[in-house]
Amino acid sequence: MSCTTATADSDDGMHSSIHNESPAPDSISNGCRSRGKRSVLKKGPWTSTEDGILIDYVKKHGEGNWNAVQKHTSLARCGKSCRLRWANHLRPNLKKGAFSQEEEQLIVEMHAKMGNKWAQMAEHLPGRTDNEIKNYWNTRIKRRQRAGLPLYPPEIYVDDLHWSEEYTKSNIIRVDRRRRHQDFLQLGNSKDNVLFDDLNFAASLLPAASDLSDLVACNMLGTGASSSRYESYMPPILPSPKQIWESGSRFPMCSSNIKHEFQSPEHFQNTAVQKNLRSCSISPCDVDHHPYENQHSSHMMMVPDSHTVTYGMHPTSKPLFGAVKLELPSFQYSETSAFDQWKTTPSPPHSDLLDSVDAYIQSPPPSQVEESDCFSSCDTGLLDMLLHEAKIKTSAKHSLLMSSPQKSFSSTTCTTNVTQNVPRGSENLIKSGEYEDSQKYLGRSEITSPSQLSAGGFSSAFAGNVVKTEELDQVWEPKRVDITRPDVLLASSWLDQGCYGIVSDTSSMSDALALLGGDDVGNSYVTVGSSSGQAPRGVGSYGWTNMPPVWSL
DNA sequence: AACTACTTCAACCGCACGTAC
DNA sequence: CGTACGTGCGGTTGAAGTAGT
Repeated sequence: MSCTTATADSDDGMHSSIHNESPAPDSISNGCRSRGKRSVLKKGPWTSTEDGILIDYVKKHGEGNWNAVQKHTSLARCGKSCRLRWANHLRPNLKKGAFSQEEEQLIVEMHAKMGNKWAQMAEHLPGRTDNEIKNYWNTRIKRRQRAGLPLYPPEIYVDDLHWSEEYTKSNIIRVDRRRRHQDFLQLGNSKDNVLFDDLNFAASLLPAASDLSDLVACNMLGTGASSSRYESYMPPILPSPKQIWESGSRFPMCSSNIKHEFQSPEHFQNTAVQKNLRSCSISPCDVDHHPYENQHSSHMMMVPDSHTVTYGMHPTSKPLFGAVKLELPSFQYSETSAFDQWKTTPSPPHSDLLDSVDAYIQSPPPSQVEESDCFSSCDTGLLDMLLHEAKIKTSAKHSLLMSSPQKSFSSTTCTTNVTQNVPRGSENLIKSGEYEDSQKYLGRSEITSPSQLSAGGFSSAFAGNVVKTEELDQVWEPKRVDITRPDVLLASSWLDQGCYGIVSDTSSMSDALALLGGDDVGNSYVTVGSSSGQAPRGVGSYGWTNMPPVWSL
C-alpha cells in the first residue's frame, strides 16, 4: 500500500531504524534461516529498489526458492520476506484498493464457513491476498465489536453452519496439535463466534444467560453443532454440577433465590451429562484478565435453566448479536484451575455492561435503580438488575440507531431514556455501511411473535417487553432451520415448551419478570418437560434433569 | 494548529508441514 | 529414522494515516 511505497521512496524508512538494519545476531532470530552467506538481513519496509530486485529475480527464476534470492541477488532479505513481499505486493494481477461489496460479502460468507482460513479465502478472491483479507476481517471485527453488532449478517447462519460441517468432512483440515491449541486460544474469529456472539447477544439482553453462553457455545462446539475445527477435540461442556452448586457464591445478590433451585451436586452424579462435564478441560469463564472476559462472567446469574434459555435464544444458531468476544483465554486453563476460578473468582458485576453501553451510562436514567441497589437487594435485586440491564442494553442499541439521521425506524417505542449520543464507533459503523446491519439488529430486538421468537430467541422477547413494538422487521424471519441439528431441535423443543410462554404474553412485563425470577422458576423446575408444549411456562420450565439428551451427542 | 485517539495495513514472528538428505 | 531446509499459514506488532476535540 501507500505506506510501503511512501517509505520505499525514501529508501530506509522509519521502520528500518526501528525494526532494523539491526543486525540479526542469529539469522533465525527473525524467523528466517540463513545459510550464513548474509547473516544480516534487512527488515522493515521494502524499498522500491528492493522491489525491483525481487521483481527481476522472479522474472528470471520464477516464484519459489525464495531463500535463493539473497544468493543470486544483492537483496538482503530472507526468503520468507521475499515471498511475502511478492505475494502481497509485487505479483501481477493483485487487486488493490478497498474491497468491493461483493468481495466483502464473500469474505463474510467464507469466514462463516471456514473460519480464519485466510489463504483459502484468498483463493476465492482473485487478486486479493490472505493478509489483506485477514486485515480486513480484523478491522471489521473490531468495528462491529465496538458497535455491538453481529459479526455476520443475519442471512448467514444455518446454511453456513451446516455447510461448515460438510466442510469439516470434505476438506483436509490439518488438526495438528499446535494449531488446535492456537485455535483454542482464539476461538474468536472463526465462524464459531456465531455461537459465542449469538449467546453474548442473548446475554446482552438477558444477563442471566451471559456466562452460560460460553458453556453452551462450548458444548455446541463439542457436539459438532457448528464447529469445524474444534469439534474433533473439544469435549462437550457444561458447568459441572459442583460448579453450579457452588456458583451461588458468585451471585450473592441472588443466591437465595437461585441456589435452592439446584439440587445437590449428587443429583448429577449419574447422568451422562456429568460424565461429559468431567471430561471438560475448558473453563467457561475467566474473570481476571481481560475486560471482555468479564463480559462472560460478570453477569453470571445462573437461573437454573438459563442454559436452556440460551439454547432457545437462537435455535438456528443465527449469527451473533451483541458485543463480540473474540477470545476465550480461559481455555488455556487447566481443568483444575479453571474450575477453581469458576468457583471462587468474584466477578465485578457490571463492568462489561458499563463498557458496552457507555453511551447510556453517561446519562443514566434518573429513575433507574442504582446499580448498587441491584446488588444489595437480595430478593428483588435480580429482577431489578435483569430489567435494568435489559433496558440499558436496549437503550444503548436503540440510541445507536435512533441517533442517526440517515435512517429511521418506525417500530420502537422505547420506554427507557434514549440518549442521542452516538456511541463511539457508530460513526464508522454508519460510514462502513454496517448501519443496515444495525437495523436488522434492531429489528431483531423487536420480535414479539412466537414465530419470530423461534428465530429471535428469548432475549429478544424479553427485550420486547421493555421495548414495546408495533411492527416487525421481516429481516429476522427465520429462513431456514436445520432440523437435523441437535441444538436446533433442542432449542425448538424448549421454545415450544417454555419460551413462548413468556414471550407470547408480551403485554405485561411484570408477567415475564415474574416468570423469570419469581415462583415459576422454582415451580416449573420440578415439572418434567413434555412435548406438548401447550402450557406456557417460564424460563425455568426445564430443569437440569429434564435436559434433552443433546449433551451426550 | 496541536494534541489525542483510533484505524489501517505492511511486515514480522513462530509454528507446522512436506521433502530431501 | 532423524535432521535440515523450504515453504506456507495465521497471529501479532507498530508506524503511518485519519478523525475528532
